[in-house]
Order: sequence, then structure tokens, then C-alpha cells
Amino acid sequence: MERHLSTSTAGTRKKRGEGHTRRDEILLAAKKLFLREGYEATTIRRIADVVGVSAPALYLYFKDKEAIMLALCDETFGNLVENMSKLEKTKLPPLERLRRCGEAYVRFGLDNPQEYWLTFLSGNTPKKVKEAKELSRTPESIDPNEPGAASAMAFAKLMGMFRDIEKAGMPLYFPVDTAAELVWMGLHGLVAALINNPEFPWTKRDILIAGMIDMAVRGVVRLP
Amino acid sequence: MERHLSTSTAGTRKKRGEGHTRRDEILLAAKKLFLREGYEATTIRRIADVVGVSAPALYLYFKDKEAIMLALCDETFGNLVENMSKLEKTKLPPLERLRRCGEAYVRFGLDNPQEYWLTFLSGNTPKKVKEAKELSRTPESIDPNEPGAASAMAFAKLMGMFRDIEKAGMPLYFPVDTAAELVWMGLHGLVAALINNPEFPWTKRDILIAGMIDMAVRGVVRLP
DNA sequence: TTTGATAAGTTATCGACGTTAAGTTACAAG
DNA sequence: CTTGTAACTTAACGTCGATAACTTATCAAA
Repeated sequence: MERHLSTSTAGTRKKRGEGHTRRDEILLAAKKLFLREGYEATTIRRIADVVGVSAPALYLYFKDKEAIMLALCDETFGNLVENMSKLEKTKLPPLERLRRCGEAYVRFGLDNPQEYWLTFLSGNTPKKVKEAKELSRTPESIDPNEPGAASAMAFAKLMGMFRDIEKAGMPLYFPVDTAAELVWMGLHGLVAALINNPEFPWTKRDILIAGMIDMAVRGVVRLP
Repeated sequence: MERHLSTSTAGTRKKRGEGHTRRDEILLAAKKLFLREGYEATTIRRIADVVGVSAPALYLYFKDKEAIMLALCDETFGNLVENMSKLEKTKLPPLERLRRCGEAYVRFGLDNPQEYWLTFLSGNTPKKVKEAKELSRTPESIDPNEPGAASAMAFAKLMGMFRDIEKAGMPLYFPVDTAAELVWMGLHGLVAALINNPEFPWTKRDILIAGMIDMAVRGVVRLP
């Protein structure tokens, strides 16, 4: 039973009130395993082994395995939300903002395939079904501390960009909600396809990304 | 330990040379469980219980659990291939053929969400990676008896429609391969989104299907 | 008609999984 | 110095996919 952590407190019992540091250690170990060896290899027992505690100890800090994974993904999706927030604040034309936002979204998905798969592609756990109802809300109305919040915010921000476009008076072929859903689905399909079939002889990635954005924009907004 | 099959031969030992009928019984039971209770509930033991044999008996007919699931999905995807073959033979304008083919593809995915998820959305097993290299071939070059063949053929047929379109001399915004990939990714994204988030307050399905096809066609082929 | 190869099963078991129950240890406040 | 309790542990449960080793039924040949 090897111990893999090199931090000074690993394997030692935490002092009273220091439990949250153990929580962070668990997330760190889970992330390491998850990125290196994927979802299936990231078991409760292996995480616990890396941290240097027994398996049931993880249940002091997380309700179940899914909660660990959700927390992991939220952490990562937080970066995407950050990037999109920056883009939101720029004074670029709304269409250009959308294009960059779309590109940021796709590149984020491809850079974090495991987390993307887990949040958007893995099966429907009961938890996820419950969570789905929150996705329709505006970014501001989402409690950022609830599990799954970050991905919901990323999605909501992308949706919001389309409302901006309509406010800017650009003529669309569809109602704004439908347009937003269709474009997001296109981007999502690109990410999903490349993640789940990375060995497939696709066209070069950069061309597909630019191409999907072109196709989606041309297909949705009436250009001069 | 209840026995659930009502066919006369259920639970009784097969005569020599009749093993293939047991194989069919296993697939039937697996399909029943899979459709009613999803992937996780479809365990080797539960399938065996429905068939009326012991669990290890399934390994006489299938290499592992994944082989059962793949055979199931291939059976279902065969129907899609059939539909698409019919559309291929019609003398409609190539663009209209593509539209109908796209709609058939999406509706198939939504009508068979479990099978679609398992073939296109579930994680990358080693088997799938190996299988991916066959997807680039033409429909005729695929051995229809290999596992995973049906989904590969469905995909290849959709790709082929784009070659027809180019042969018909329609101007595209992209090279034909790229165009085919982009449109398929759009359709795929639509199916994936609706399957994995069925509770989400999306626009009405029919509108999304027609809309995605409109968006994709308008985004890819230069219309008069 | 008996025999024997073998198809078609069985039971027993393995190691791994997520998770829970119940017991233990160390620390900090009174 | 006691005592409550946070922070653990060990043991175990039920489930999973899968394998090994054994049994039973069938059919063809001797």
C-alpha cells in the first residue's frame, strides 16, 4: 500500500477543524487519476490510496463518488466561465463576440475531454435529471456553490450571447432561443464527435472548428 | 429465481447444433432489459435470469458483455441503414435526398436513444478505438458481419450523400469531406443533446430537427 | 449397443467495485 | 482530568464481470 502524496500532511491525521484541507487533497488526487487514466480507473479506493487514507474516509467529505466527480468538473468549467466572462465584457461587435465565444467553448471541450464527457456526454444519472431544470435560468440566478453550477453557467452565457445579438438588431432565420440552441448543438456535436472518436480520420481540427462556426453563423443569421 | 421467458424452449437445454437459438434468446432478453431499464440495469446475471440459464452460459455465445451490447445495437442500426438505402435509391434531387436522410438519421437516434448512446456517446473502450479506423471506408467495403458494422454503414451512407451532391455540381463552402463532417456533427449534436438532457426546456423537437437541417444546409451549400 | 468425443450447460470462485456500520484515536474545551 | 466529537480505521455487505473446473446430454462411429 504505497503512499503517493509528497505534501507534508499526507497520510497523517488532520487536526480538528482542518478537514477541509483533506477535502482539497482528495480533489487533487482524483483529478490526477482522472486526467491520467480516465473515469473508469478513478475508483474510490485508488483515490484514497493516493491521498493516503482509507476508502471510507472519502465519505466524510463527499456524499458519493459522483459528488467528487462533479466537484472536479465544476472546478474545470470555472475556467471556461472565466474566459467567457472576459469575452462578454469586450466591446467587439456582437457577432464577433459570439464567434470567439464559440471557439473558446469548443477549444475548452477539446482541452478537457474527460470533464466535458462527464458533464455533457455521460449517461443520465438521477442527479443530472434534477439538475437539468436549472439550465434554463439566467447566469445570475444560478447558485455558484451548487454542484454542476459551472457547466450550467457556461451554457447560459453562450445562450446569453444570442440575446445580445438579437438586441443588436441582427435578423435571424429563427427565434432567438431556437437559434441559440441550434448553434450550441452544432458546437456540442463537434466536441462530442472529436472526443468520442479521436482516432477517426477527421478533417484537421482547426478547420473543423472554424468551419462549424462559419456554418452555424451563416445558417442562423442573415448576412448582408 | 423466476423464469421469465414464455417460449417453449426456454430454460431447457438445447439440442446439439441448436446453440444459435439460445444466442437469439440472449439478445432478445438483453434488448428487453436494455430498453426497459437502461444500460446499468442490464447485467450479465439479469440477462441470464430472464433467459433462464446461468450467468456463465452467456459466455458460450458472446466474448463479453460489450459484445452482447454491440450485437444489440447493430441489430437496431440495421433498420436505419435500411431506411437510408431506400432514400438512396429514390430519384429525388440530391439536396432533398440529403434533407430526408438527415431527418431519418435524427429521428432514428431519438427513437432509439439507448442504442444511439451506446454506439456514439458512451466512452472509448479499446474495442471502439480499433473499430474507428473502419469508419472512413465506403459502405461497400465494410464487412456487415463484424460488430459495429451497422453504425459504420449508416455513417458512411450519410457521408456518401455529400459525394453525390458534389457530383451533382452544387457549389459548397467547404471541401466535400469537411462539409459532410460538419453537417453530421450538427445532426449528431442535436441527437446527443436531446438524449442526454431530455428534461431540458428545449424548443419543440420537430422545430429543432427542421431547423438543424436548414441551418446545416444553408451553412454548407451555396443556395441560389 | 456400447462408447466416446463434444456441445451445452452447471457450480464455485475470484478480484474489484461503491457503500455502510461500527469501532477507534486524538485533540480541544470545560 | 474528563468528555465530547472530529477524523479517522477495519470489517463487511451486496453487486459486478469474468474464469476455472466440473457435469450432463446428445449423436455418430465402432
